[in-house]
Amino acid sequence: MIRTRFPPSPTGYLHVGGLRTALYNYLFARKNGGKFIFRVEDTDQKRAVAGAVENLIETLKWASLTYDEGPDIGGPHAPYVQSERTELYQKYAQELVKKGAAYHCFCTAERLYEMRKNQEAKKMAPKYDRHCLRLSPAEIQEKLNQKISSVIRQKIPEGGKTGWNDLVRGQVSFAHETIDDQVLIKSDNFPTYHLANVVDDHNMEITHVIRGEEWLSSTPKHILLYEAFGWKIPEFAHLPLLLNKDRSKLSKRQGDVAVEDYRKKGYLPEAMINFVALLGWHPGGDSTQEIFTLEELVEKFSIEKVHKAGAVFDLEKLDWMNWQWRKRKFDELPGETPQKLFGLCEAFLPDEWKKDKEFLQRCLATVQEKVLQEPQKAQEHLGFYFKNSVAVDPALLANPKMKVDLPTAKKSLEAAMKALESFEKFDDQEALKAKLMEVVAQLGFKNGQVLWPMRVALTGEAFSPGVFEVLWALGKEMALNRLKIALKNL
RNA sequence: GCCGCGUUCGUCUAGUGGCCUAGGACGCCUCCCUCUCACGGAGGAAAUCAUGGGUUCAAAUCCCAUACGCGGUACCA
Repeated sequence: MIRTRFPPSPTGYLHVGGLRTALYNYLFARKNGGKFIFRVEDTDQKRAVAGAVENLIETLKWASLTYDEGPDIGGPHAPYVQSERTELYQKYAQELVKKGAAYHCFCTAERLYEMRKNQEAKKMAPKYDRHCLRLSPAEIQEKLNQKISSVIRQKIPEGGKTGWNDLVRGQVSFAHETIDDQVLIKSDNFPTYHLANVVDDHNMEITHVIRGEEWLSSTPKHILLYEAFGWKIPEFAHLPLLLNKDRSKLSKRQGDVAVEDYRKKGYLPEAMINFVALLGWHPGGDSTQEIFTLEELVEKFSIEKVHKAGAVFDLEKLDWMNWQWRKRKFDELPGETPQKLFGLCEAFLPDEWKKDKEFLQRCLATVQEKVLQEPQKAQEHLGFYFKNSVAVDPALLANPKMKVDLPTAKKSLEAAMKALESFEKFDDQEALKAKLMEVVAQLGFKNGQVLWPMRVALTGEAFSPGVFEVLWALGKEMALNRLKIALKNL
């Protein structure tokens, strides 16, 4: 039975890189009929943030990355929060000390600082000098009895090397002399990541450790720990990093990194998942498919197809993908288009606009594409419909590109008004269009010479829906009123 | 510094020795649609496959060096 896990530390929000790591673990487990476990690694009390666990759970839920075991739903290996498992780590650390695979260290922060400074000065790799390894059992006991602050360090074997066959990188190995004697238990008695992670992965029967590349160089430490305990070593897969535009590790300084940020900006979970899935993975072959549902990803995912090189997080492609998903989800939504549009934008519109729902829905229909792209900006796109009076800027009305000057505008508006007055209601866009085209022909103008002034008079803006649509949405009374006001001010 | 990992259009990528005069997507540009913007449609520019050596009849694909980039180098994860 394949078992994967996603173990973030609750130091804030879910990072987009974390989302991808979680996704790949999820996909790998689902694809192979295994289990996906969510665990909280809160062994660094200094960095713990209140509410972060809840936020992580909420975000995972939003993304539809459901897990089989976790802190909120329990499971056979509960608890799934490391701060509630501290006795376990103590027990295993003692076992390592007994086996000679770890040792007590009483060095002060000052001494370690001095030591590193010297090593750096000599251009050596900073590494613990094993000062405390020379202590006799009696000396150690003596210091322990005196309650001198201490830690437990992993004892890396003297010679040789440790390697493994990484599922994405192939054969990787590190010489033991380059590996530091890692602290396993801190002086506050909490374990470090290295110990807690290995202990939990073993106890939770994790078979595949799929994590970011930043863990590559600590992997030999972990393997050495598994070996010291005599435990089965899981498979490892180290994912390429997500990068900023300048190709450094994706960071907050250069844009949003929290999934939460994207969610707030209106990105759909399907788009985020789809986008992040393709950053470092591709189904391969001659497939040119770009849009994938979670189910399709599960079906197509394979760890061998994960890339080795980092990928730049490109917002422009995300935007495109979000647009694709918006259209798709909108089409799949049941119901009539006007109702659907209303549902999509409801939350972003002021209540007073909703009083005349029929009018609102007409207006929405004229800005469908824009509002579909950015529902959060619906108010902005509809603004001109809800103004009591439209201010017509002469500078806007006169448009050399459209071959419109003020006299032309005046002539056009007058003729258009007259023609439109013959309608009882503005309920037929085609009829409106036919009539106005007649006006264009009579005046001997270009379409734009009539329609541009009308746009400006009706909306007060340079960019708007088509004139016939606006006439239809506003209705006869309001539309003619706006034209009248514009004419009066000419 | 040391250790490790990586390197195909600006970006995400296809590619596992001949099908590659290197394919797709995003973005960009042009045109079409058109009363504006957007949507939509059609084209286009864009990679001497990091560089230099090999191996081979044949290399983006295999090997070696170099360069560059990134990660790690904590009582953080």
